[in-house]
Amino acid sequence: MPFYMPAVQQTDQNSGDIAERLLAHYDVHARTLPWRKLPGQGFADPYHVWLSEIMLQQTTVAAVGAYFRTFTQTWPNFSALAAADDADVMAAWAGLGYYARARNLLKCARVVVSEYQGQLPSYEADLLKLPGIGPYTAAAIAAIAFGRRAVVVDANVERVVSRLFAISTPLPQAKPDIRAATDSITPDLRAGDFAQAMMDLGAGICSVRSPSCLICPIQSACAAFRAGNPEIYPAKLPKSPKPQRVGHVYWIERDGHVWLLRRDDRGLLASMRALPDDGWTARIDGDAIPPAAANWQNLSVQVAHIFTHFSLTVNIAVTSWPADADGPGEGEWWPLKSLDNAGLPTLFRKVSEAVLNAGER
DNA sequence: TATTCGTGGGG
DNA sequence: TCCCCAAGAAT
Repeated sequence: MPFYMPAVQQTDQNSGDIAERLLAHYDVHARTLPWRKLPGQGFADPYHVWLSEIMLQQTTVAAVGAYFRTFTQTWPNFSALAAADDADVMAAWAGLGYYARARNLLKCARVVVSEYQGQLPSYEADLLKLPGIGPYTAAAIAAIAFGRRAVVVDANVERVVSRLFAISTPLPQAKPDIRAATDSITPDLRAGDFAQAMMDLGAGICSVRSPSCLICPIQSACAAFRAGNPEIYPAKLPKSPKPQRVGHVYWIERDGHVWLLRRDDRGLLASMRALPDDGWTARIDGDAIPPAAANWQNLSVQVAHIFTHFSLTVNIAVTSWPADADGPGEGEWWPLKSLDNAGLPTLFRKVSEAVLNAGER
């Protein structure tokens, strides 16, 4: 028997012990985060909790930090954000991904101002009705910002709980069981701290690849640790292969400006400023038809970009546009000197860097 | 219920 | 290099 195994196996840990041990660990080891109040310091600003929860959806803490600071400095509360220009908010979100979140962020702020006097509702059921707030986020806000008991289940909790109870059903089928198990260990008091403690545990100790069970505060309650196979949880169904697409992006330059347009408000990179393209999507390649008749020059460099559900290789075609002539269709001439402020999604930022570094235009 | 939404870091 | 994944929601 390994030296770290207790001489007497603890059995039949009750659910209260798990929360108690986890909260005690959290009181000492809670991560310091810009949107978080440390245990004992009261509840964080609901605006901060909401904003961070939206930004953190499928996004790492490291990636969110700078965006959270920019947003709170530029728009410090719901009223300020609700009054913002859409274009400014979309540009500020550029690079963070999942851009529907930014549009729903604005929608939600405006509803909070118009329907709730600028104060976020505190009940999970009311939060759930707001744009961009789903089951996880509603529970997280109710618990973290308002101290209500709510069952908070994110990917960290799914991993921790599936290991604790050795739930071997693959996701997403296991979600109901995991939620019920999480409910069974969620305390009536400090549900917000409990949720954040679970997420800290999942982000640090109970990690995906090699969990650090030796320092885990709830090791003795963990069925997967007892069985010696925590890394097999949570089970997941195999993923479908990622298609490889090709397409074009077009660079139209006129007197120190480049032609930008606003993408459609639904679908990929919705509502974002962008360079013209030839119609590529996750499902189809581009048709290689330029947005206007011109003397196009193909650059020798390509740009590769990986989205969640497909990989894309783009060819780049450039042309110079006659001085003082209108641009093709609907769009705007954007000064090259301030292209960093255009709020281009990463793909188009990569393309523009490739063009400006190529020197072939 | 299954798909469609970005991006960057880690192993 | 490639595959994994992340404080999920909308449709």
